[in-house]
Amino acid sequence: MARPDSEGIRRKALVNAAIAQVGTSGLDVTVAAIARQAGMSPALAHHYFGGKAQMLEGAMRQILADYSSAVREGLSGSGDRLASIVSASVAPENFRPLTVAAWLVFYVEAQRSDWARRLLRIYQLRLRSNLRHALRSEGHPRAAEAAETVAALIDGTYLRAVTEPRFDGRAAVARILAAVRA
Amino acid sequence: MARPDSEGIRRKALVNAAIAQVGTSGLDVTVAAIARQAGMSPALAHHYFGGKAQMLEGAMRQILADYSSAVREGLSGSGDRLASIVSASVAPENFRPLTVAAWLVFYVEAQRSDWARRLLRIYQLRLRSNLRHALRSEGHPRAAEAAETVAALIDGTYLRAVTEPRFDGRAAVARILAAVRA
DNA sequence: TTTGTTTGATTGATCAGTCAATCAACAGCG
DNA sequence: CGCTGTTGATTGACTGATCAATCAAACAAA
Repeated sequence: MARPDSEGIRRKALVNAAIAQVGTSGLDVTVAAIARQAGMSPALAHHYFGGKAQMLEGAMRQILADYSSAVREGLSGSGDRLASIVSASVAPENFRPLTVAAWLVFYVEAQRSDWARRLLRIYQLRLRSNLRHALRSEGHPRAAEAAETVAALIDGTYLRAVTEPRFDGRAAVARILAAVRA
Repeated sequence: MARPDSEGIRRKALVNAAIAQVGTSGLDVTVAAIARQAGMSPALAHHYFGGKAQMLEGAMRQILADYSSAVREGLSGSGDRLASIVSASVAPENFRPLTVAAWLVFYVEAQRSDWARRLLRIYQLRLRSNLRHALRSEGHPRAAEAAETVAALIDGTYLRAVTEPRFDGRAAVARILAAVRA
């Protein structure tokens, strides 16, 4: 064998490249472009992932996993659960332009392919559950309704950040929190 | 000439077909599919629009125009300016699944092509301007901040409606208004 | 005839996926 | 230590399909 765990390394590189390429080129990414950015031949990319769809699915899973772990990490260290969820959502790590762009692409893809819809649904349910829990625990009346509002605000903030050249994460967090705590 | 104003009829049919096809097939629409849905040959579609990009641009312009006229119409007949803007935004006519899907696709496209970014920017600026005006006219303190909140809520509501099988427009309007008037 | 409409056929390019052929490490064996 | 077969890694070349765009020709109204 060439190197130990070559497969793991290659797959990771391909997933990262897929996220970046989807972010820049949208849905019409080519396997060749992903493979090139990951530093290998298109044939090898096909060898490790069954096909293009599986690469994209891997990319979306990675984005979801990164976001989830950021939220979980934030929750564990803070008393203000709501603020930490919102902060993690617009944190620079999850808010890189390429990542946000890839998110958007997956929203589009969710209207056609089952895997994207399923993954997106998991994200939405978990986010809402986290928000309801946070709002209830701080004694918010109508926590369920407020959770919907915050969830929509987070998604809307993502959407606007895509076209906004100047984006102030701090201000966005404050605005979102104010909408349900004012 | 074959029929009077054949060009106008053809172009209108192509734009509508483009919206529908973009909504269902995403970015990778084919000119052939658009032309088929519009009841003509692909070659004729190329004849009336310079190319695929111009068809998509026409589709986005149409969506923007429809949305604008809905908002304008709502504003003219109502005393509650804020409510009429929000209502028009999630009104069934602008909220058809295909239309929302096309919106999303254009958001993605806006990251790459100038025309999409420019059109999207116009929409965003106009929406914010309308919202600020409405909020100021009802004496809202911090109208500018509240306008940002409402704008993000509208966009976020769009985004969530895409994957939400059941969507209650009435409830969404109430929730959005409550977020800035409570 | 002239002018605009319409299409079938074609072209050139692009791309996902496949395959047979190299290449590199390692393990067993003498 | 050298020899060798095995196994996974890697790629260049190819295939089949798809698609945007073009064009010349057919067609219909004025």
